[in-house]
Amino acid sequence: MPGTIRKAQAAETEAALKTAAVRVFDRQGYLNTKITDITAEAGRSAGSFYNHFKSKQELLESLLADLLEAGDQDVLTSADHSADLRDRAAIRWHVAQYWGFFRAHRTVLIALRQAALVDQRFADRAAELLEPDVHHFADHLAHCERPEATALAVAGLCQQFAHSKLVEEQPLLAELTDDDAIDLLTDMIDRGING
Amino acid sequence: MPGTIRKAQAAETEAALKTAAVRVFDRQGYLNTKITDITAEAGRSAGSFYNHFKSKQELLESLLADLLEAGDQDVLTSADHSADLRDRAAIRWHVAQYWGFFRAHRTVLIALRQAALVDQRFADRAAELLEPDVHHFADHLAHCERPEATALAVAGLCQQFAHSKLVEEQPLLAELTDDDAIDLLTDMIDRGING
DNA sequence: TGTACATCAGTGAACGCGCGTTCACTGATGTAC
DNA sequence: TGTACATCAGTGAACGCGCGTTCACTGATGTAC
Repeated sequence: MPGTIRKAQAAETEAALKTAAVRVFDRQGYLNTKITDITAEAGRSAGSFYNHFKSKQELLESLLADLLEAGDQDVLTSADHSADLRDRAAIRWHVAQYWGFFRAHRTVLIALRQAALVDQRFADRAAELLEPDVHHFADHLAHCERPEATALAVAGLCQQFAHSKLVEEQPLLAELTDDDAIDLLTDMIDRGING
Repeated sequence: MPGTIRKAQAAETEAALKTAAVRVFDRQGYLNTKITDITAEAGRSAGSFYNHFKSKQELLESLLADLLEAGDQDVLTSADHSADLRDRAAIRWHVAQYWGFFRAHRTVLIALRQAALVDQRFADRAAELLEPDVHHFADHLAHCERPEATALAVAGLCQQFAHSKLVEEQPLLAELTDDDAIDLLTDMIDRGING
């Protein structure tokens, strides 16, 4: 195949920049990361970056696109689930699903949150990202009053708790396994919405 | 009184810089704010800033100190409260207390969160700030299992929800009054921990 | 298949913008006598 | 009370660092004949 080596090489560099970016974001945070930190981590020159991305923001958008694709995959491969949140098992399934997603993509999710603080475009993106889940959840909550507000509170609870455990690594939660955490959230939500 | 005019003048400028900073933080966020944005808002020269603060961080620390003092005041002036969180009214009192504090000091609290992303010192400070409340709450939860983890989850729930409502101004929560929000949180917590 | 030219990914030194920070200066306030 | 000097808050132009971004260059890959 003609003209294939160059494309492969370019793709490889682009991928290297992306995985390097994730490592660096994980280590020092998105906002504290310079473009040259990324290229250094990837073992490329500074100028090379601009063959692939216009800016750090655009690289993050690219990572975000990958993440959304992965999210869709997860949903497709997962068995379809009980939609009745009056059932504790159904709640646990949702919580576990979210927990796994957060754990797998923590670095990019945090980078997105950081970017949202400084850049309105990412704030909107982050809100869009959360919205389908909240609505999906709100639909399942039709039986209780104020479903949207409750769904938002529940989503916030999960997000915040996952952040405490998986990002801040709160000493108070050191004893807690992932399953414990999921159970705790499930109990709170189950009781909180079903009484 | 000799030497009083100069001190008064300096104190006035310092106060002007602080209130200007809060206005600017509120408008464009802590991380997006330049020192000259603050001095311009205060109607002073750039150089004047350094007569009062070594850096933007130090100004924020000063605002934080004020906030903690105000928080202590609030606690002192408030009637002592029921410590038994099996009582719904006691929960509501705590939630309302937190809600009021968050509303009053939202700008500084958010600035602190933003600073924590970029500066480890502020991350530690923010954690310290939250900790007494979490412990206080955990003490009240001695009757249920994993009190610390539950307290942290509850604190996170309140913080996140207050953020959605009072900072992001989530459209989904537009219909909700403050009292509604406090009731909703109270219900979730009451059922969540008392079953 | 071989040769000559074109294109492209990658390089890294250099450029320049933005912004934090400094500093010589001004005028008002304070002090000494 | 008045005068002469010291001190201090405030000023804003200028300096310089850090870092994003560019660009002339290299060598490898692709294309044309």
